[in-house]
Amino acid sequence: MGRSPCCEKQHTNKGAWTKEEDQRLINYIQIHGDGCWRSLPKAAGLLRCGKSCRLRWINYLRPDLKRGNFTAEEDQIIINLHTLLGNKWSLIAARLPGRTDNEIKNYWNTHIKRKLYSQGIDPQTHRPLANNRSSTSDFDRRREDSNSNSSSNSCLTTEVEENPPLNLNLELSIGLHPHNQITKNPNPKGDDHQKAPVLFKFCSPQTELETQHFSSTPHIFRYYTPSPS
DNA sequence: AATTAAGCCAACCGCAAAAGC
DNA sequence: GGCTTTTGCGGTTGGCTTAAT
Repeated sequence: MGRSPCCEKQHTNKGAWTKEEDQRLINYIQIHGDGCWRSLPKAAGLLRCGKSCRLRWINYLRPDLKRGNFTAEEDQIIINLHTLLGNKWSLIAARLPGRTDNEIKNYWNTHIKRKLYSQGIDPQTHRPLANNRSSTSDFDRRREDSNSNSSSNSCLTTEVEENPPLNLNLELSIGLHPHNQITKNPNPKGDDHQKAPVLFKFCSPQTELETQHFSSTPHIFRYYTPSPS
């Protein structure tokens, strides 16, 4: 009963990928496209589980990855989107071509959080901090984050409950970045970019601020409409 | 030079949703 | 309709690198 493991763990490698493994994966995907991750390792001659292959490809080997430092504009986009979406890294990544959800998540946790703290802003709620926090080490942040209720969407749920929403609503159309188009993808599944855009609707106390950001970055959001107050 | 602390990021894990049968 | 399998996401961890002492 229950789910079977995604792979036979006793026969799979773990840990860092070797150059040879990378090359095998690249070669296979260049020929066959990505997808079918379950069967890919065997077909590609890799002693890895499918999940591991998928992660390696998406986060590291994909040829359309930008890599390198985040720009100030990207910083601001991430902050704006996080204000709206919370820890929906895949959705945020979908708006940042060449960036992966993992990369953005790491960048958020290591850079942006600290930046916001230093500005007296709570990175989860995007509201001013009640008390200044002094401990910002990796360890402390991990511990505090795990101890806190860490609702990934606190700005969309908990905050709304604790702080009655203002009468400003925002609708946001999330178009998805077609990062998979780089390969001929025979996989009918997992093509997020082929789905119809998802419409998010919620209230935000910072709508006024967000509206300014949006109007200054129209290429990020296809459309937004403040609802009538 | 050695040790410790902090920063960073690739990779793993568990879960939920979607898809397939 | 229900069960199983597969995929994708978000949280977390391990280990490497760099900075500080």
